[in-house]
Amino acid sequence: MSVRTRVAPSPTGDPHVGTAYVALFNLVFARSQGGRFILRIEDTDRQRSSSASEGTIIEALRWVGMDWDEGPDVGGDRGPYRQSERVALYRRHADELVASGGAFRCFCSKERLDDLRRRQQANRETPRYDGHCRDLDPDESRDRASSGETHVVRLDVPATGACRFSDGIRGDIEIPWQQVDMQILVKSDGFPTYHLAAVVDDHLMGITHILRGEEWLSSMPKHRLIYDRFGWSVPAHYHLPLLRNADGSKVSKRRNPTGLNYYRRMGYLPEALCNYLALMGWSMPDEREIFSTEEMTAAFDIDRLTTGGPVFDLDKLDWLNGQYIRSLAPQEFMDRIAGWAVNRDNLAPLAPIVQQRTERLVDLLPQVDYLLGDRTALDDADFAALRLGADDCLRVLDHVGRRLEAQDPWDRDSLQTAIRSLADAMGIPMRDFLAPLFVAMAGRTVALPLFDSMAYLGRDMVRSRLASALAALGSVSKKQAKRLERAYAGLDIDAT
RNA sequence: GUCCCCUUCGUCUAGUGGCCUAGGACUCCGGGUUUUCAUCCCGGCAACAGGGGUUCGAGUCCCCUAGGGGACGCCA
Repeated sequence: MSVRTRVAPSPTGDPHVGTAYVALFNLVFARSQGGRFILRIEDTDRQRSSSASEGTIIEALRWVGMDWDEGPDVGGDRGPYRQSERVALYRRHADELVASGGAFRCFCSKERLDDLRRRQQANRETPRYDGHCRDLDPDESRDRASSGETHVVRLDVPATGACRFSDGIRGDIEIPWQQVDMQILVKSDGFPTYHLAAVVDDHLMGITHILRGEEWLSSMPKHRLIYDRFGWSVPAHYHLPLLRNADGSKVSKRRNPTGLNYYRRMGYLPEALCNYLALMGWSMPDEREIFSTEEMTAAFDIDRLTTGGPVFDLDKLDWLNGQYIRSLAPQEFMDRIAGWAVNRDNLAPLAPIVQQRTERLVDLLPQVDYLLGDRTALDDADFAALRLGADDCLRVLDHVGRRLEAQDPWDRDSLQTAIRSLADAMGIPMRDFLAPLFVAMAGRTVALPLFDSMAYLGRDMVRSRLASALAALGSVSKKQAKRLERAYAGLDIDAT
């Protein structure tokens, strides 16, 4: 049987390095086996999914050099490759499961469920559905559903015993059924949850090997159960270690640049980033550290995957990127620079605002240095001359970060509206409010207009500059972070 | 809290019972080349989490402890 792997991002945000990491291993493994690699979009969360996000994720994955044989944008004979277009399929499978007794309709109210969870937590038990609706009379269940009563479909889970399964890089694992919740498979809006959709699709799409993040390990029993209930064979599973922050926690955007677009904007070469990602949890048999995806594919041995969570360390990535850049032929080097940012398209949004402020062409570079290049490193002295004190600067920077976390769309006017409303809510005059932001973005208080700058820099870059500016003002203790969070939550922001 | 996973230099890793006096790479520190800087070259610091077994022999196998991480959503 021919090998088929997939990567299945959820279009709920910006493209993430973790997605590229998992994609890389799936791609390389499939290709090394002469198999096919598939992109599937898991947009079953109707609230959070967006086609804009799907577009940027696909674009970013292409940028890092991922290339899939089947996917929403390239087609294939096992499509559609977007889960929102497969809802009828999940529905049918869910019905089948209900009919065979492998799953059941649940009519419990949110209140009952909340109450149940609270009681279990108070008793220090693992929160778990209590099976209230499981033994409902099948006829009654069917009638209530067909009369339109809102309900979900839950997976029936054995009460005793344990689920045994095997992970390709960790060996045999056993998880007691007691620990496994009667997972919702179909939400009340009729859409499936990940667990149902992924299993159904992986089966229907003929996926033979699933390489995914370790975070899914504890969901294995649910998935096993679904495969078994349908009488399907279970693909081989390999749970890749999670990328980590310097402190060992799962890599997160608050502590690390996690957006692929950050790396793109910072001028990392996609092949260097890929190479670096390959080093996270894998090594060449000959210990070579600099290699292309093709070389990796040729030498790929899945048994060389490691188990420990690798820290995503910018120092080594910088070194590796330098190796790639220096090895470029001069012509190629110039092409890369042009393809990166110094080109007409990229300068276009800047031109109007720069032109007004220009008397001689030499005035150009000093104006855009922080937009094309990195912002200078900051320390607390950079904030000392501002009207706001250090504490207020810190509040401003922190709250702007929180305010912008869900900001969409990301353009000048929307940013202005969002930030003005925040300044109003905090009772700080705009003029004073903006100063620390200028420092954070540009490294100085006199620069091109702030909102144009932020729009141009983009979400990942703004987040990263806010974070480093915050760090320059002194490290924020856990207690302080809590206080800031509370203060922000307590603000009455007029969002209009 | 419960369950599961993980544990070699600060970081990424090699190591699949003797070749390990634990190797390489990044970072850092010295030195050299260079008009400066960077590159490049040479050198140095630095690790098998702890404790028990198994074995003639353990970084490698087993158990316990500790530490770290993840999961416990009508998110994926």
